[in-house]
Amino acid sequence: MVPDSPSLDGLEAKWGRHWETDGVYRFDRTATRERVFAIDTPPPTVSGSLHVGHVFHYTHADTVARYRRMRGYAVFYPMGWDDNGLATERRVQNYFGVRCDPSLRRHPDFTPPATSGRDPVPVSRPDFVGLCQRLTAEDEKAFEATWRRLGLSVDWALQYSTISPEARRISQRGFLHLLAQGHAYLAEAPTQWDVDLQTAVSQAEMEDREVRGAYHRLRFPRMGAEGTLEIDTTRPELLPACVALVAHPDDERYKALFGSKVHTPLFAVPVPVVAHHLAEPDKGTGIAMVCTFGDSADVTWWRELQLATRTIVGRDGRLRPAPFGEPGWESDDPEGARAAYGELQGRTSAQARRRIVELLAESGALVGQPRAVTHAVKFYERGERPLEIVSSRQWYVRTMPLRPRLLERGRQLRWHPEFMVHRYESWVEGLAGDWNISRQRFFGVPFPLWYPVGDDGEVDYEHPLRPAEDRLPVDPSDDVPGGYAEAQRGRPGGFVGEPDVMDTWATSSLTPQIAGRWGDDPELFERVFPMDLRPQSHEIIRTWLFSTVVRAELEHGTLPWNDAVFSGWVLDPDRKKMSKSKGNVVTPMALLESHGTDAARYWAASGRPGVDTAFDEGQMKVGRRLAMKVLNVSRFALGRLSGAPVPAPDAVTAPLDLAMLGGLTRVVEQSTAAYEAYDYARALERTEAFFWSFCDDYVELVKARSYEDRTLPGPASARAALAVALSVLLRLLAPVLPFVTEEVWSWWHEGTIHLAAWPTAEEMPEGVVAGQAAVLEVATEVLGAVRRAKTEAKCSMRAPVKRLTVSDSPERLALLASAREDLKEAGIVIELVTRPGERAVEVVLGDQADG
RNA sequence: GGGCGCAUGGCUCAGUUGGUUAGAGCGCUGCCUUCACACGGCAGAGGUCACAGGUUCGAGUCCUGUUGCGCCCA
Repeated sequence: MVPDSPSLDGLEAKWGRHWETDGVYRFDRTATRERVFAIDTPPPTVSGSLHVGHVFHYTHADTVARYRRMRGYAVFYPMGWDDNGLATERRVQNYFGVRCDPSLRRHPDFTPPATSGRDPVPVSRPDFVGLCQRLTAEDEKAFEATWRRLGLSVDWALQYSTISPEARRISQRGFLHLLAQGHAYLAEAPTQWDVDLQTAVSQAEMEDREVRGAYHRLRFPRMGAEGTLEIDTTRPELLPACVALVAHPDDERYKALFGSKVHTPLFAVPVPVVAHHLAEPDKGTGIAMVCTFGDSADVTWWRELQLATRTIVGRDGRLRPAPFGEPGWESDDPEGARAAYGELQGRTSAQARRRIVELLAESGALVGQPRAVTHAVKFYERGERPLEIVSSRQWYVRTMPLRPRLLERGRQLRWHPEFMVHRYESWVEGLAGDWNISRQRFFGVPFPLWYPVGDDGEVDYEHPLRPAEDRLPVDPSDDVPGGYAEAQRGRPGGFVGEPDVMDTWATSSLTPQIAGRWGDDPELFERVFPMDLRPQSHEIIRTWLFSTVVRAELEHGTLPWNDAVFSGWVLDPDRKKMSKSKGNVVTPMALLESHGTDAARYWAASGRPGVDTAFDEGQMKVGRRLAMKVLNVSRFALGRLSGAPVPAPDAVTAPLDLAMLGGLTRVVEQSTAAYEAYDYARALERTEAFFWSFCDDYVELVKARSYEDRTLPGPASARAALAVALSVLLRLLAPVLPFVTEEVWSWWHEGTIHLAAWPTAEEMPEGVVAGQAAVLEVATEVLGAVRRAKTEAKCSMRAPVKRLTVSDSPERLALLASAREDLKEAGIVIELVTRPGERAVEVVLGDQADG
């Protein structure tokens, strides 16, 4: 049973196969809700690259899953793939040489272009989505292979992908419910827009970037009065879109001017001077130009002060035609305005800025020279040019009125570590508007809607046509609303399909519902929802965690889970977040192969929840050493147990053995408490510390006795204690080191360790008291002194000790007396003398013959 | 600007109700081939716990402030 030279090599493949064949991690869907532990696994973006951070994060959740399973829970541990979104679109475009054109119809027998030529081939959305699915299926295989190698104890029968028909159906069902209950609405409104990717972007997807710009001071002539007003702007090209000047209501410099009008330079458009508390008196000249739209402050002013709308930036980021002199574009010099605008129209924002600065300088409206500044500008997190604000028709989810409720839910959720709740709260409190869930993209879940087209050809957006729920999922660019025929698409009296897809978070926010097959499998869903645990990394609190809480609240009126545990980042040795662009990424598979999975998991599991951790191959070497030690000490202990029946636990009677188990019992208690608090790292640390001392001290102390005549009580006690300790230690280590513990378990047990019961104090032999380990501690101290003496004398540890003299308190000497023979054997001590007194150990080396 | 976190030997980190002499691993140095383990074992050196105050019989731990680093939000 016990191999002669145990090895870690090949354990991953061997046990991975066994676990799959035996269905060790299969979810028991007959379990009642109290017995279920459900995990809302993060679905990785399959088009992104696998990196070391994945190993780190997913190991954390897996240790918790394994602990819960050993506690007797039916663990619902699914794996999902997030394949929606831009990353996939880009890969598909490049890989197949295509681009999506939603106006095209599905090709009856579509095949992708044989070669990816220079000019992308336009394809319909259904065909494009087909290609996305084909490519992501490949990506999913790579992820699954890595996860299996990592030993994740997921139930692979519970796989889902966010673009699968099932996920699309649930996502669309969720949207139809939002619509029916009034939580979703359609609005034409200023929208953050990426001009390159041609899509709207939500607040959660935006980030600030510091960019170089310049303040330009512009002079506005007053109307009906002498003098000018001067404003500073970083975006002079928006001057044609200026609709007002705004200053703080208490600003003495401008108080008298509120209600008056000025002319915009170059365009001579009359605009009012208005007051608003968001104007910052100490910024620039204290008075600002309001344009439609330069930034989110402009949107606020425009909305709250009910200003005019003069939009000049098109969706392509270029200045579009502006009919100065016509209604809405009144000018007191229409010809001059048109001439000036003619210089700008068709240019990008950056080009137009350069040109208008020249025009302003020539006209004398530019005061002084532009002053360089560095300022924060909003970008789409995946984008390359600053976001523009354009007016467009988008679907929104009403989150603003929900904020107090969301804050309350945040307080109900248990956060690990607790301080992560602040990220959530500052996000909810800082929400600037409702959640825009429309994306003008192609690969995603389509809105399940069509709109009627009137006999006059006008689309009626007020009365969307919805499919019956049993038709879901639908693609409105391919499917036809009830009561209509395909021939009526786009015709007067017919219909049009909603062309947009949903934000990826609109689907990812439903991972508990998708994994639990909400609406499709009620018996399953009621067993797993609300779930127990959401493991994730902290940078997506504002997106994934937030949106999941929103959806669970709106659909079910509950939190989606009870606990959320956060992983930190993996930092490179320079304390920077590891990233592909920095070229410091190690691929997970290479890592797992070079160090072994258990070793890599050991490193991951020593990273505490929420704490960033340095990528440290040294720690993996330590993990490998630990795994080797597990093999070897098990080989020793099981060697002592072979050849005769293993004594029952109650054979443990020797004080030293009871003390060792007393220390172990404390470790069991601490480790259990740590796992209950999702602190896998603390559990590991406690277990590991005990394990090394068990190997180095206890095993050395009982080694000789364990060899003696098995019929005597002393040797039987040692062997029984070794059996109990090994069994408990293996089970304590199993969540972190699933492969080596399973290998050793198989040497002497039927069945898998991963379904064995988690160790408890109750299973300890009679006479064991948690934490009562003084006998072992005293014996270990004296043994240490003996070893020190031998090391200082540069002797082998096998060198005999002629006489060992121990002075100590009577109490400690009494403890030592009960381990006297073990100590003499372990230290090769010929004569052991004890006497009361100050604590001291004297070691005289040399055998009797020398003396 | 608001908030959160971190600061302990060369490195990575423990230190959970304040309590003997601040721990571990890596690295470094030395010793030992020992019959579970050289993919090893044993031992040693190395820290005024970022700084300044305060509370206390007692502070790495609690409070206030300062500095530095990181992150979140605006």
